[in-house]
Amino acid sequence: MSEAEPAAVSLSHRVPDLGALELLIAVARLGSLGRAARARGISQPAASSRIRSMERQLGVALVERSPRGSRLTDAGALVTDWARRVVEAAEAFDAGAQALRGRRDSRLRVAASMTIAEYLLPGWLIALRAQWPGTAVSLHAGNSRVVAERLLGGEADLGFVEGLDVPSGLDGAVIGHDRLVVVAAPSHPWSRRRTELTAAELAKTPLILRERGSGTRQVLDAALGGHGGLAEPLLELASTTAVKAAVVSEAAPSVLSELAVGEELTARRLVEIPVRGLRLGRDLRAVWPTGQRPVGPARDLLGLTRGG
Amino acid sequence: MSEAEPAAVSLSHRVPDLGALELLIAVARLGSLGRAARARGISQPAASSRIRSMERQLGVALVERSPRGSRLTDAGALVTDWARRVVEAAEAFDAGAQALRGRRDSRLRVAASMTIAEYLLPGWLIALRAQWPGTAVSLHAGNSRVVAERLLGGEADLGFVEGLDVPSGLDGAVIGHDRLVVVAAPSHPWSRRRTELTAAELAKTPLILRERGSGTRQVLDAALGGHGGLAEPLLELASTTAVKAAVVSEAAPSVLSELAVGEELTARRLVEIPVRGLRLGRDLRAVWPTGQRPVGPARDLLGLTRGG
DNA sequence: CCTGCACATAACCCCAGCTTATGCCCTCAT
DNA sequence: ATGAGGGCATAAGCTGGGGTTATGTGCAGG
Repeated sequence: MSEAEPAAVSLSHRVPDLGALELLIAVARLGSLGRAARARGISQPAASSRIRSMERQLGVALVERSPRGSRLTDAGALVTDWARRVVEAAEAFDAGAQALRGRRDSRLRVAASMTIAEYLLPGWLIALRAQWPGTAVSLHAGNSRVVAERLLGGEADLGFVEGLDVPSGLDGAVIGHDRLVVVAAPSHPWSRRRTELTAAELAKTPLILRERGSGTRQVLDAALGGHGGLAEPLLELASTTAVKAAVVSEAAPSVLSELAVGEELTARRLVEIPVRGLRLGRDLRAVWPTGQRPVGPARDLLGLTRGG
Repeated sequence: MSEAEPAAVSLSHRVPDLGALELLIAVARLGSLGRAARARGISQPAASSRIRSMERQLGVALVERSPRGSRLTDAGALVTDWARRVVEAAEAFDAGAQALRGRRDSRLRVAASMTIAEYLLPGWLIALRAQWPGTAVSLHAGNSRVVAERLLGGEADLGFVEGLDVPSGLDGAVIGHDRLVVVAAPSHPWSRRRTELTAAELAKTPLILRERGSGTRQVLDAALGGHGGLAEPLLELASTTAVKAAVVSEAAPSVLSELAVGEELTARRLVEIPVRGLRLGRDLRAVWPTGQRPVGPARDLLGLTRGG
């Protein structure tokens, strides 16, 4: 079959939906379709048919059925592992989305910078829910100024900002660190350099970057100002994901937040290129109105982020 | 773990399905519901209604509609970022599943250890597809012995194994490194130690571990053999995901593959605890039958994994 | 041998999501 | 000013995937 490449049918037609993946994970854990069905609140035939159609869709036998129960096949174990990662991402999505809904009765109102809201908050919220179930959290994302306004206006109980200083009127505690890193594909010449890159070299190399106006772009512009300024980008893209994909395939480097490329670095899909004498770090801070140390749920969340 | 599954209606009821997430991402990129609809091969009303029902489901306005097009709201931008991560996980799932299907006409037949198949291969396959589209890959997962058998039996073109030595009859190249790391929740006392942990201390501490027989468990057992052997685990769980969750909440440490906890470490949901004088590293190797250097698609894939 | 458990099959129902057809609104060029 | 066009919404109707209940089959163990 000659799978025409442009309209390469969407993922949703080739990947089972979340319900099916959750069911598969339940089967893995419980060792029987029937028990998994009960755990997920559906009938046994529904589970049976769901798993079967998943096997048909993937073209792989996932579970070995027997009159004593069901075990995963080798392929099934692998598929289940991959499924868990999809479900984890979905859980993060859910945690974030629930917070965005911003119900009035939230016990904890958080205001956070975009980077923190995007990469870190969902994980914190999941941990918070695990540890103190029933804590309704609402989230508002915005830049440092907005975060400060909401805290001082009593519209938020706890804030998170990245940057060099704490907005006036607020107290804060450093809870982590973000750092822009120069990354390239493993096949790029820079990945094999023995000598460190210099800031000047970096400045004069056309990079793949997010479009002007993005936070990381601004930081980078400022940091390289003293080294002749940033060269004209080779490519400007709208999303970080697009940039990462382009770095892998276009064989040009980029500069991205460590938080955005952590996974790619550990999997060596991307390689970090050290740059001599360039400091592109930013502290991540929790902040609150001066004098008003967080209490209750705010204190709980703060604890999760820094090991309280 | 008693896991009392509090009927918290499944994720699939709270998270839009993949089709909807892909559509949202298309809207973000193209700036109009109609264009996004066309890009995804559905009609404009379908897209309109899909987005609308997603907004209803999440309880958040995602796009700002105007007679000139549609832009994301602030919340929409955040949701889209989270959606991208779900879709990325789904892409990895898809890439892996397609390879598992193991079509006979595959141009590249890979045999890999479980750890590599689980964490690294999907990413490589995505990159491979991006760079050389149309390379059909088939995957078989098994331990080192199985990988060697398949290579020597001509049933696989390229293998990947982890471990200290190269199986006899095979040549290999180191393509990466895996390392078991001791991890604890940020709130755990070990996270604030000023002095390094000793292997003996680690050995006598009850840990949260995967069940006996798992690969990482075996390596750990062996490494601590000289330090009095491993203490009785505090908890034995079936999946790595379950272990990670327990470490965060149960406040006991664990030892896991760096590949499994990379993301948690960069997000500081978990903290790595250095241990004095304990080497828990394993090389990751690509392998092939002695003398038969990989050519064609196998060489392409090999290049991706090590920067050829 | 019968009971219990686990999975499969069958018949039916419902609704999410798709399509086509059409209408409204705004902008821009004639 | 006006008509054309792009963009979103509404309406009506179809389809299929996923759900349910009821029932059948196969194997282990008291």
